[in-house]
Amino acid sequence: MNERSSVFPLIRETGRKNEAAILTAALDAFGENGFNGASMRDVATAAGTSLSNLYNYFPSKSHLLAELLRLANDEQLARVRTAVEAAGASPVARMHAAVTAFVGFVVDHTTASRVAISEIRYLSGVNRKEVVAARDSTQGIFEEIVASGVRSGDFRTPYPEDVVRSILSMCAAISTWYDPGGRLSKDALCDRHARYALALLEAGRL
Amino acid sequence: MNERSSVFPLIRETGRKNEAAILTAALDAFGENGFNGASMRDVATAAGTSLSNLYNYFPSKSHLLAELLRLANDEQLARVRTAVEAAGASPVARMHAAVTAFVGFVVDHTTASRVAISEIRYLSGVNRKEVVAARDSTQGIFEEIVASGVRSGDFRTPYPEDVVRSILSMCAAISTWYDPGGRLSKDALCDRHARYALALLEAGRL
DNA sequence: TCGCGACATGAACGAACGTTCTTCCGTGTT
DNA sequence: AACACGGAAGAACGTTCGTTCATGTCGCGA
Repeated sequence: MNERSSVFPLIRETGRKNEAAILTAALDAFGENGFNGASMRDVATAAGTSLSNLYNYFPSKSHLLAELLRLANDEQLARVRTAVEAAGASPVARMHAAVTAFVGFVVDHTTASRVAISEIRYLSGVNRKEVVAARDSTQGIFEEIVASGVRSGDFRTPYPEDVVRSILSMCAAISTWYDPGGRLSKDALCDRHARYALALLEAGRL
Repeated sequence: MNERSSVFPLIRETGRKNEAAILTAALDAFGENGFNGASMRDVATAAGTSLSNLYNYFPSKSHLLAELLRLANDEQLARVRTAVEAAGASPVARMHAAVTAFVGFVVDHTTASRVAISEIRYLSGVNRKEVVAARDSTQGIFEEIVASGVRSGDFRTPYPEDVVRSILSMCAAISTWYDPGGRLSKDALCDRHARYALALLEAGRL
């Protein structure tokens, strides 16, 4: 089961004949060579269609990138939100669930996560705002958990307003080195980073 | 004092009339638009010279990027090495010094750090190997400190082989959001991240 | 004075780029 | 039977790209 056939697939069939194939091809191309390094001809070839036909689906290369990033950030946000809601009231448990969901998405969709980090700067205007908003919502969930954990005394970090950024940076960076065939399984990675997050929050006995 | 006039400048005059200006212009251009998004014409204009003259200094656009990344990684490695050597024998003090030096470089050379992270993939062959080697050396310093701290009992992390990657990811990511006019000063950032690193290592009472 | 090498430039080359245009096919509706 | 429309493709447009070439200037050692 590769990263494009997860239980929660990032790119679904839409009813339009080639849309999913184009998005998948674009994700691979942007992940391989970067937004400016990949050409629409590359995308068309990988999608098994013609160059001009891409424009029957997406009005421009930028819109193609925007749609990919929108899908990725929305799915990641949804996963974190669902996991936290199901985790009960304890800040420690909620943080554990949030990190596990976040890292789980990164592992399931390594390429999409990498593209979302490194190519977002090539978006402009409304497209960028939407993606940033989804990312901020995800970050907001973490910040709420931290705030409640600080209030309850579970987290003793002296920098509650800043530590979330470090947690998310650390977890997002997994996409730059993760190897599906490597030493660490998905579960091990999630557990490990949950522990890292709680250590950063100075949650006491782990 | 901006990031190009640090006490340890990244780009020094070399005796060749325009070399420093070209490197500085290239760093800005690659930082602004990415390697593939910036053109040699952009670099020439910003350096105040002609397009064809660039090729009297660097044989190709790739070599230009390679030289920039080489300068950045070498300087960062030198800073960390020097700081750790001066820090005495205590693993806690050595780690504090290493993180402070690492983060100090990121803050002093935000653009170079960002470019080094996100554009290294456009290097190939020998150029890439050199840069990766310098980066691995830096990481090796951190790993040695962790190993000795685990032996001495100062660090109680159960994952000593993995936690360094998280520390460096977290610190390198500063380059993606740091604002020189923002709330956090360079010193505050260094202290904060040194504490984060020790927390990740589960160093006990901070 | 000569020649050589470093520095500099405008023009040009061939390739690749994102996008558009025109045309066509197939299918379902009126 | 006529039409509309989503899907598809080839050719082409105008632009920009990295790089090369031919040429020229300047200063310095022989």
